[in-house]
Amino acid sequence: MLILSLMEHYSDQLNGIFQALADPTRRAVLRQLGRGSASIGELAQPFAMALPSFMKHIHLLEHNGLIRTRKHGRVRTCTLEKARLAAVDDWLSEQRALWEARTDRLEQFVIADLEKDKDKDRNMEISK
Amino acid sequence: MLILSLMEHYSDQLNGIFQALADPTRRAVLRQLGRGSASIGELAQPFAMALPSFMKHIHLLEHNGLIRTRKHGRVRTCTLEKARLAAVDDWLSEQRALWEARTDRLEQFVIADLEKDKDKDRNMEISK
DNA sequence: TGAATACTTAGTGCAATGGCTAACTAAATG
DNA sequence: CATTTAGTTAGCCATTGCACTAAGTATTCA
Repeated sequence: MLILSLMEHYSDQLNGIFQALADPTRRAVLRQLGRGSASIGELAQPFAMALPSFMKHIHLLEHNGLIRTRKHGRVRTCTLEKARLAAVDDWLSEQRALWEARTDRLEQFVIADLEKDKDKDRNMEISK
Repeated sequence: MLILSLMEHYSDQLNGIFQALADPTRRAVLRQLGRGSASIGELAQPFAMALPSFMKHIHLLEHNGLIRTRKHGRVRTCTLEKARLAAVDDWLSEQRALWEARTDRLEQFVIADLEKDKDKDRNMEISK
């Protein structure tokens, strides 16, 4: 039953997880948390944005299960939820399994599209 | 020089790739293309949305390098760009490398500390 | 050549995203 | 007890995302 409901929402979870990973600020937070737990203030320090803006990223990460947080006094500590990225891993594996199951088919060349990079990162400057 | 510019835009590329993967329609397209190349019409057929809407997904996938397309006559054929997902793989590996590098007692200390406060603090919301 | 096919372009609408400020609460600290 | 510190809440705003319809283009077919 539990497993069923997990399977049922597998895709929804991937939506949220990939969405969460699609932002450089949030990836940077995950990266930092990979080195160990940290408070909101510590995590926010490298970023130029206002704290409430930063908090939204934290909430989104927590909401999608990529981190856990706990408040101790007036300090909220964030911890990486390592197991969560397994969903990404699983998706990648599944995807690869699909195309690797196909025995060699004729793959044709297409001239690579030399699209120029568009919008640079908006507010990714590291302050201080 | 080429490598440098690639490195420089690594983060931008991840933004786009993760964003592209954050949509179930687009993941379904990639999944289908994993079974082999297909035309726009073939790919669109399972979806309830209007064709121009579907096309936007295709364009986004192509723009982010996850697929390539080529037009023959009036038919546009889409092909999976398998190598593109390596960026996701790389990011995952890098992320894991970070946290696996610290399996020392510092991590244990933090965990123990969190466990210790479990009873006092009920403010931690895990709500989904 | 006229009609059907397979996209393609253009423009609309609404919700979600990601930034901001101002003002607030609660927990240290002097 | 007043002040600083660390988040938090509320609300605003510009941009982006993703759906739609209507109409256009370019092949292919009868």
